[in-house]
Amino acid sequence: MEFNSAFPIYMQVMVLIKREIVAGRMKPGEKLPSVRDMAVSYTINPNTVSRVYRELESEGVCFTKRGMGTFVTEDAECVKRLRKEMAEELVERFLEGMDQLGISREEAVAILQEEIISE
Amino acid sequence: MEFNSAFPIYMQVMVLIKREIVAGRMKPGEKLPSVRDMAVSYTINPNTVSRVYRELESEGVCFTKRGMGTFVTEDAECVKRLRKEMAEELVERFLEGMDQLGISREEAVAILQEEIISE
Amino acid sequence: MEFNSAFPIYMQVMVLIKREIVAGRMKPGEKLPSVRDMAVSYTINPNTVSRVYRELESEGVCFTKRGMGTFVTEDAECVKRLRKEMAEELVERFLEGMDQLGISREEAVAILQEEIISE
Amino acid sequence: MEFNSAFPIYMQVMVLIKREIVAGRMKPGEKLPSVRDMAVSYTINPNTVSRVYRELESEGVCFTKRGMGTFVTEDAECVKRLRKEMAEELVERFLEGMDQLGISREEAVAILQEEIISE
DNA sequence: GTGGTCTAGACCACA
DNA sequence: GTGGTCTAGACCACA
Repeated sequence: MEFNSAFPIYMQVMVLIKREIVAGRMKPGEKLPSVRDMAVSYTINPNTVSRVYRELESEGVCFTKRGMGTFVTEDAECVKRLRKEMAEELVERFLEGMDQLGISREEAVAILQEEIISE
Repeated sequence: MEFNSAFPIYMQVMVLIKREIVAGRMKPGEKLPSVRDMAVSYTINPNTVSRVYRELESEGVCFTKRGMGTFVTEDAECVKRLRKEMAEELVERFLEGMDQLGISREEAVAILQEEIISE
Repeated sequence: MEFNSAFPIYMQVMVLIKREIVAGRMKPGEKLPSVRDMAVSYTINPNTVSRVYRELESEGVCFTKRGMGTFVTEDAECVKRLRKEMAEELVERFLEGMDQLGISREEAVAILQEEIISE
Repeated sequence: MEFNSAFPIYMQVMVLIKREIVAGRMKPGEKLPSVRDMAVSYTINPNTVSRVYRELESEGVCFTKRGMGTFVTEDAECVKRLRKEMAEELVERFLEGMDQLGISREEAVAILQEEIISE
């Protein structure tokens, strides 16, 4: 696993975890690996993992039980919202890119569908 | 203008110029700014711009007339190809991102269209 | 080693290296000297050697392993093609020269064979 | 007409004139253009043309009649010798190039003949 | 140690 | 004025 040095590592790890949650590979209420394990598996500093968990908590995506660990939120609505938010960010980035190429929304959709069909 | 340190500056400038061409903001046969002017406007070294022009030429996107300057290709087909290539790269990145969220092609398209309508 | 000022040094070095490869004095997969060593042995700037390696790579004659060095292609077909290409260039230059002397293809071959026999 | 700055212009012009003679486009005894005309047609300095004529004379290829101009030698043998000499130089350069590619005399001839056939 | 990139600054050919 | 090449020297990522 390599990180893009242009963005803080903690943000990149946050995105990785959010993807796991949104994709359902991590279920609501499920326990996240310990800070220590997480640090090992990503070969990053435990302090960085702590920050990730803290930020995820402040976003409501996770919660921490003192002495028990950090868990995925049990609020299904929250996961749904997160999913929508992340998907919309991708859409935005996609449309922005197409804009920069001078490609209209309609054509962007057409190109996308064509690409999907040809797969 | 600031550059992302994760990618070589010359590549980033290449993309910027290609976008101008694909979007038609730079017409076929049009003269690009001189190496020196380009260097000033992006506050980078003229050598770096030289490399950009050389690479664009090797991709067939531009051509150089010795002592006259560097110009956008007059080959409309080439511009079309470039446009398609760059659009497909965006599509790919979009679908890959959706994949990572566990979102199917169909839903990806649906989310995209919903987003467009709501604008 | 001195270079002909009529041609860019980087091109001349490219030719020298290609000859080594075509003649089999550098084997497929063999490591080329490091950029720095090459620069010293030709008394040119490392940047110029870098350009040589980059161009050879873009021609498929060499490939680079990040942090490991630059190597002769392992593709024997590519070497064969290169050999043919370089030989044909010599033939062309030879026939062109003979043309300029008003010497026919047949006589050109005859003179060549005579020269070889007399060696 | 451009000259290769790597060699003295007078030598390059000498070769051009010798080619004319060897190819029979300038006949034995024929008058060469005046120094002045030659200088104009090649856009070089008349002094350079003078030197060319002087050197050609010292090689026996031309001769000068005071007040009349410079002429191609009338000695057919001399022209023949020149022709042979120039052809052999081409042969030598050809074989030397092939040597550098590690290509034998036999194969060099084979490649040459193949190229001729395919024309 | 390996190649890759970049800047600064120079000189060149061509127009 | 135009791009092309080259040197000197620095810093970077990867191994």
